[in-house]
Amino acid sequence: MIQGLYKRLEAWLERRILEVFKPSGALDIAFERPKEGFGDLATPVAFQLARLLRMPPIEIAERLEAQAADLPEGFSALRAAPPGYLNAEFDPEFLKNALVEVLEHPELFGMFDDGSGKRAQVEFVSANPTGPLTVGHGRQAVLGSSIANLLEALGYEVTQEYYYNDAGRQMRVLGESIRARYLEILGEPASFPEDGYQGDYIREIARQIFEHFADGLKAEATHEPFQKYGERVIFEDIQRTLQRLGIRFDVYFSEHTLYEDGSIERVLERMSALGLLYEKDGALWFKAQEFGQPKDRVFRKASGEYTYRLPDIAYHVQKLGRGFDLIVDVLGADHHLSSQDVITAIKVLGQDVSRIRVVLHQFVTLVKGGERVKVSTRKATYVTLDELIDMVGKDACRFFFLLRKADTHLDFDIDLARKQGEENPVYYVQYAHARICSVFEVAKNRGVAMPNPSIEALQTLNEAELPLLKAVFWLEHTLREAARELEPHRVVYALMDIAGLFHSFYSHNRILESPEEIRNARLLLVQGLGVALRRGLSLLNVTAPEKM
RNA sequence: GCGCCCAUAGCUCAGUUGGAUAGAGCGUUGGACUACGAAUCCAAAGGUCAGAGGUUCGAAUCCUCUUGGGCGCACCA
Repeated sequence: MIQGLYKRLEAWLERRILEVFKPSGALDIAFERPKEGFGDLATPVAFQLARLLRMPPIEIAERLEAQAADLPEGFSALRAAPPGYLNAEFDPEFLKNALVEVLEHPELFGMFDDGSGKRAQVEFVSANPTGPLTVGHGRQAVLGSSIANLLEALGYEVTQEYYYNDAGRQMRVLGESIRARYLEILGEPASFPEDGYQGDYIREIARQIFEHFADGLKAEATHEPFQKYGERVIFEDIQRTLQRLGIRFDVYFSEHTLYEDGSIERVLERMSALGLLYEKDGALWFKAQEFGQPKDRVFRKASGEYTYRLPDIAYHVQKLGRGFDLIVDVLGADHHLSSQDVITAIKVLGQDVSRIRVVLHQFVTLVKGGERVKVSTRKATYVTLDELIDMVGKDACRFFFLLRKADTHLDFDIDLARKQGEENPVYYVQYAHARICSVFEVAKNRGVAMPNPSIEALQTLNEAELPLLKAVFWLEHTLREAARELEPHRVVYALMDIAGLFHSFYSHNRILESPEEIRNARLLLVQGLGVALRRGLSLLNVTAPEKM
């Protein structure tokens, strides 16, 4: 709705600018949300023209303002402001009409058509089943699933996918670790692998195996049955944890299948045919340096095993082959370099890498009692994602992970997330929604009839309420921007903004205890806010409670 | 040593792709419930946007350097 408005003004400006100034060179008209008192929408286009035309920006802006007699529908004013802004105001009648549309079709709020008819794939988490998910995985899980939701809102048909390695060295180490613990239980001599997994969950799995099979696997010389058992148990645990965050994958893609269907061999052959590989020290290397990468990379070890990079490349080739218009890789910052290797390789293979977008996220630090909790590695000391959810709950967990843009380190304050109070931003937003529901509850109990949405019923909306109405459409605009930029944190900030506006309005204005006309208009407005809040929260997969 | 990410209020962070007087939340201080939910609201204080140069009408934003942090730089994933 509102983005239609933006486009309309953009087209109008472009036409006027061409008529009046006849500039040479492309126009790129940007819009921003101006400061208080400068209207609803601002464009700095006159600044850009100033360079081209060698005229003071304010003069350009004023000459465009002079054209404002026939503004497109939806706008009521266009003004030049020093040092050269053009500020536009929305036509209140138009906004009221837009609200009526939202109330008549709430299911269409925040739905766009940028991606309609297109297919997107979002790959995230992709943790190997060697242990419980960490809070780092949690950030990625929440980020990835929110991005998937946003892309769906853009109209894409989205596949959420989890890629896991069930073939490599790490899984072997897992099996060996479990086997060693199992033999320990039996009192047999066992050598625990040097780089084995030391968490208590390994002992727990060994104990389960002992309960099922007693000493039946004592003579088992290989790690394989232990690996299989462990993989299954750990994977179930991972899925259970993800489910607690409301995440369900459409596809779990096993690396193993890339070996089975020959994808890996094919990639190897093609790269070899293109002369991109060479042998050294018994290993097979990719000439990554020739393509701007810092180092050449081993694809096949001297042992004959492939390194993870080769299957990764095969996987991406496979994904591109599935015909997705957009492929999003959500990765931790530690995968940055290997991701670049993969992209480099598939580009060299002649694939269209413009369809791939990589979202890197920085790490998470847990903070408790004002102190940082170590989140590290294989030792038994870290806090698992499951334990974090135990402590703060699903909603706070998701909301806090989205509170920062992916690029910045995230300090997750456990104490703050647990607080059921004013300091906690999750409750701030949820409370706004619960309050709105509460108004309708009270209205119902008092026998106040809900008015039908109509432009007449909204006539009394004025300076007190119009900012709220604009915020509804600003949220919608933000949803689209967040989706296009793959930045869910923008939604969080827009939600906090709209919740703040509502709380302030609520404590300064009566809704039910107003004259009927004002009451009805406010009820409809607040209903619209409810639609907006629900939509925003649901895209983040955070619940919008009716009572708290 | 090299590459990537980052440095904004006491703390944690936004900042709409280079624009108006740099904004929130928390914390601090002081106010507001005889009310549709005080899990809220109102107000105040708080800044050399790490530092130094550069690019231009204009820089938190782009370029270079310096300082300080995170992550990488495996024949692990």
